[in-house]
Amino acid sequence: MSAKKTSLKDIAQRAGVSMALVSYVLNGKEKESRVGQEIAGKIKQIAEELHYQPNHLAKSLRSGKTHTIGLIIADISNPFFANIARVVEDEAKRNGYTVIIGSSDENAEKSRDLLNVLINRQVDGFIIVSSEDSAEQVRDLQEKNIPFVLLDRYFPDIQTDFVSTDHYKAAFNAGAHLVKNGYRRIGMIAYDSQLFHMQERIRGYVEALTGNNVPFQKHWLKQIRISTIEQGVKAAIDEMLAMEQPIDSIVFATYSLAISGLKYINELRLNVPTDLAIVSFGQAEAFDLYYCPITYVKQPIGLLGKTAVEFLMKKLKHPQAEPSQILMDAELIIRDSSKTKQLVHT
Amino acid sequence: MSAKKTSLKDIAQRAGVSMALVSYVLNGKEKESRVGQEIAGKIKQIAEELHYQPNHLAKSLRSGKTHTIGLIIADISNPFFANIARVVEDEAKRNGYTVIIGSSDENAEKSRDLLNVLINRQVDGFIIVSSEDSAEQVRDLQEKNIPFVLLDRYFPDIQTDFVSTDHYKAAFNAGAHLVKNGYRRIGMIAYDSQLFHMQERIRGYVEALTGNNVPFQKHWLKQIRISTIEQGVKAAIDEMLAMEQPIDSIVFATYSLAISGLKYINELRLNVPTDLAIVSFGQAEAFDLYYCPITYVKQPIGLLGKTAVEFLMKKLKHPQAEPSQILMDAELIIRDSSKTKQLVHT
DNA sequence: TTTAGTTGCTTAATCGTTTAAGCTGATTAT
DNA sequence: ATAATCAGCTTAAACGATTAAGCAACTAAA
Repeated sequence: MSAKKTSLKDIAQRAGVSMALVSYVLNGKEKESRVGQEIAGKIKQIAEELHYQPNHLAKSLRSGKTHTIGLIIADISNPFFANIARVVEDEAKRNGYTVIIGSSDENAEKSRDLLNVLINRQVDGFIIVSSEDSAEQVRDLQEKNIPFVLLDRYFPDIQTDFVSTDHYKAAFNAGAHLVKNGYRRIGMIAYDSQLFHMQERIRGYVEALTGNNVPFQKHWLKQIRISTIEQGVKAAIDEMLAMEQPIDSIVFATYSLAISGLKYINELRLNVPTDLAIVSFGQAEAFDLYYCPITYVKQPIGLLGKTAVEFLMKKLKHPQAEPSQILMDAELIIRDSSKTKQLVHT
Repeated sequence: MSAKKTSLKDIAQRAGVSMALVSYVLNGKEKESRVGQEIAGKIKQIAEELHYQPNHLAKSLRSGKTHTIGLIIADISNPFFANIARVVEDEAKRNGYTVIIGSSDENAEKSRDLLNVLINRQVDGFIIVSSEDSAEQVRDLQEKNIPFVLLDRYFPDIQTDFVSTDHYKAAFNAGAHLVKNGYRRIGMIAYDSQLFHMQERIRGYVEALTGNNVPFQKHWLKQIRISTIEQGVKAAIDEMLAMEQPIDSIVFATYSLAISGLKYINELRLNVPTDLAIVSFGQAEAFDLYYCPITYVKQPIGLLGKTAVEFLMKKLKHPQAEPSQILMDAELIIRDSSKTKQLVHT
């Protein structure tokens, strides 16, 4: 049977000294606290022998710091977020922090639950990919003075720390790229969401058209309810193709939309890009393996994650500092799914 | 500025009673502890007003239970594991547990680090997807009497709780399916790993051939080092095709191998399934979107995750009980990538 | 009238740390 | 000779909860 875990007390007893001394030594405070060389050595040795491992709970209770951060993401099964999680975890570890991940599944209620659970667990701060209708939660955190950094999605009318891609610019580039390659009837399938990043992607797309002499038509933009992606996307594509002047290309505003869309496009036996050119947000193996590799917006995942952790660390050190905010550029990875339009003779 | 968090003491003071009473009431022990109706009501009300949230650290320190479980998975960027993580998280939450996820990246050292960090944090138990060379770590846990359940991968010569797919049977079915559909030169690309689940997949594949009158040839089996997937897979495929009697079909033993393999097959402009039929382990959008949808082994992710949590809960309640072990059946999802071989006239 | 039992509450130890404050004896300064 | 300084240690409170044990006042039984 396993011996009980060794505590400071055990070491103190063995060494015949008080717990205080042991604590000082094992925290490297021998100098400041004037601990004798000899006894310090002895303590260290005994700690070693007994495989002493400090109890984080007790430490945290005393210090008020858990060295734990809560990461709330919108959907762990989305490879973009899964990879963000990985980066954040690694980076946090490098800073001596542990991460507790929670997936809100794009659901404000679940997100609030997660926040509460993690606040109870005394996490030191949060990194959050906000879900719809969660502005209130963000304000709550501010009122409670709980440090946090918003990741990928932020609220323009709330002053917070955030790290995000420049969604507007990314969408603009995606749209402009299609125009440049000869497409003139460019649709977008997006979520029906008030979240700012989605609005920005839509705005970027619209302005890419209008800014390049392609008058935007309202019915080119389809906004899908997040709860019914599958049917929504099908209906949207059907409509886009049934128009008098059918769409010749689609920008998908997210990875999940693209997956649903491409499946349906396959079902319809449409050819990419001759029947329909495609550009999508998100990135994943699926895009590489598609018979015609998909042009996509590549967000700087590593940098996003690292910077979010960095900002949070800064915030933890200086809670009253001005918010740090940064918008990063996405890269448009150009593949065959959007290649220059071949004019067909009629 | 935020008022300090309210503690039992605050409530006690306001109510003019001792902390003990407050604790009894808020833990629903009013009856056993003979707390007066009146004061109980008052306490509850004050707790409400002050938005009392118990401090988990203190609770845990006292009780020795953190209601936290550590989930160590081999690779969070693999969709199979990401989904497992999601299921485990949900199921744990339903049981009142929080999950701390760590990705070992198939690396024994990282896995050991994670274990140590989480043990320090006093997690109550672990769910582990073991990585190579981590048998020692498993034995350590047993010696320390730390409850854990192995998930997806287990060690046949260590008596532990585990929840796994029947990898042998799954691979056997995959191989037999190819034989049945007319393929006779069936290759396998697997990892060069001693992990039992990989050995079982290989064994299943081999026996599917020999058991169905297709004499297995040693050079049909390629084992790739996990550190060099990309090149390894390319070389393997090259060799398979350069044989005097080239391979006509491949079983990929994991999702990552399949992704690399399919990319290369695309590069080579080979047609699936006419040039090369494919069956793979793992599941993901990529397989659905492939121009010729990929036949794959679908593991019962939801059930695996739920059962792992269930087993761990059981273990936490009855640490000395006999290990619970279960092997679940995978389902072979048959698509076009392995469809009946068309004989070509020579 | 004593005894026993019940009700409603408080006291204080405990979990494993950290750390300010205090104590002792030796050395140095005046 | 006395005071001040310093090195090297100990004491004890605190973090926020839980809970066994005990105490006082009252009721009911003998």
